[in-house]
Amino acid sequence: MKNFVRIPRDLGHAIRQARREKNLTQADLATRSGVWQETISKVEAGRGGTKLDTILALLAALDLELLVRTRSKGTASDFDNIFD
Amino acid sequence: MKNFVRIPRDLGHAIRQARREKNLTQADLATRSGVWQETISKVEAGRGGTKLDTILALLAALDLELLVRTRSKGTASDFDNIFD
DNA sequence: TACGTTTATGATCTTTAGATCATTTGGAGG
DNA sequence: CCTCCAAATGATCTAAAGATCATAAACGTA
Repeated sequence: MKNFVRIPRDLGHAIRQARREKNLTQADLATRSGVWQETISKVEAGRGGTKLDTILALLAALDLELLVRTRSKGTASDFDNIFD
Repeated sequence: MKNFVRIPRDLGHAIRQARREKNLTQADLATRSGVWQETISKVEAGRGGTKLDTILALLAALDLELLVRTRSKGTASDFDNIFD
């Protein structure tokens, strides 16, 4: 069962998906994470750059975490389209 | 075989480790990634915030990638101390 | 369609990361 | 100790992110 997303391809997508699954509005997530609704809108839309701190705050509030691993391990298809 | 690190705990550490394993100086990594040596120094030391773009550039140059996944899957011990 | 809620945009201001250069500290060998 | 290279610090400047407020566009639903 796939439970990963590649960054940055689907970062905004993953965040939006996770937020919706928890029935949170951007405003809700904003209060929980300390990140502003307007910023969340941008992040979810993949518009503009973002600070690591910001995405970490969002992911934490959504009970998601970030991992690094070596690119060579595993094939692309192992992790693709998780949050289609 | 463990091949993950948790972010942000070991991000700088992971980058430094990966860089050293490839026998690259910070200056080398700088040219390859387009990120300045001074910035790399900060990132590796975990000093100050960083833009996502910057860490992605570094990770790409080191053949590392970033993944998101739900925090609940798997136990901490599965991924701890990979880049001790 | 009209209302209420959610999301997107737009403007301004503040803060901070990153570029850039110069300097310094720290190690490893000679 | 003295070089040489690598890494860290420090100052200044520019660009970009995020805070903040206000408003507009979208979307669902009664």
